[in-house]
Amino acid sequence: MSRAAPTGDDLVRVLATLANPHRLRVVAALVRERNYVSRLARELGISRALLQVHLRKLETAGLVSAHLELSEDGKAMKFYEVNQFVFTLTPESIAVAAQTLAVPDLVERDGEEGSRS
Amino acid sequence: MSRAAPTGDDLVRVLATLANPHRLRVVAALVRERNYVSRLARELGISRALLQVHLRKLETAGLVSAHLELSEDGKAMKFYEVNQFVFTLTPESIAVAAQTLAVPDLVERDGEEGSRS
DNA sequence: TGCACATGCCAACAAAAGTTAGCAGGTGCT
DNA sequence: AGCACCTGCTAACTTTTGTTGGCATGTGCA
Repeated sequence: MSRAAPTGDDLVRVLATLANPHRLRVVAALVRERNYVSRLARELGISRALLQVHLRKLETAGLVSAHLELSEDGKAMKFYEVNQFVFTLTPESIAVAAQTLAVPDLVERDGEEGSRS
Repeated sequence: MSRAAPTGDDLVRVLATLANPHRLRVVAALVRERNYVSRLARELGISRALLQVHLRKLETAGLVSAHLELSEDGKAMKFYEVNQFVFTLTPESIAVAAQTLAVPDLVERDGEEGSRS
């Protein structure tokens, strides 16, 4: 699926999410096969708690998705798989995205405006 | 210029660099026109010290380049401009990049080989 | 000389991200 | 009951990143 230009903030979120070795490996592993967290943690050699954090970030960024499944023997397992996505980074695409960045909220001034004598 | 598949670590560096609103704005501004740091800082409304840090990161990642120039009136000015680049992010390209990630250095054990699996 | 402009650097702090360890719950099997 | 799996959560800590402020250098010009 191709993709309309993301907003600047979405772009930042996606890039920040992908800018991590663990998460790259997670994506790579899920490209090979969908998997559930405990097994994935074992395969990647990291703790389950840590993997969960990374998976949550990937999911929040919309790069992977999860759904609960009951295995034959009745255990609840959370399977993850990668979503299809394409992001193209060029100076120009970045310039476009930068236009839709949230404005940095300057410090809230407390009512007082320069009207003092 | 197109670009061969980056190593996983290079990719991480580039993504981490781009995953920041300030730096996106810097790139966007430099796409419009090359600029020197003091003026760029004024235009972006951020401090010079802060801008320098971000510029250094961008340069380290190879996304911009700088060169000193002497203005007519003899002042040394450091001009920055964007480099051309294209990065395409897909699950597959990430899977490829992930193969070339530096191995997480487990604690160095002396001589003893531990390749049990 | 003093002001305006350019550069560089660094120490110190604030904020965000990464990581670990431990707790809770659930199922099925012997 | 006890064990081996599965899930979820959170508090606390370490590491990294972001940000500010100050001080250093240099130039040209009124």
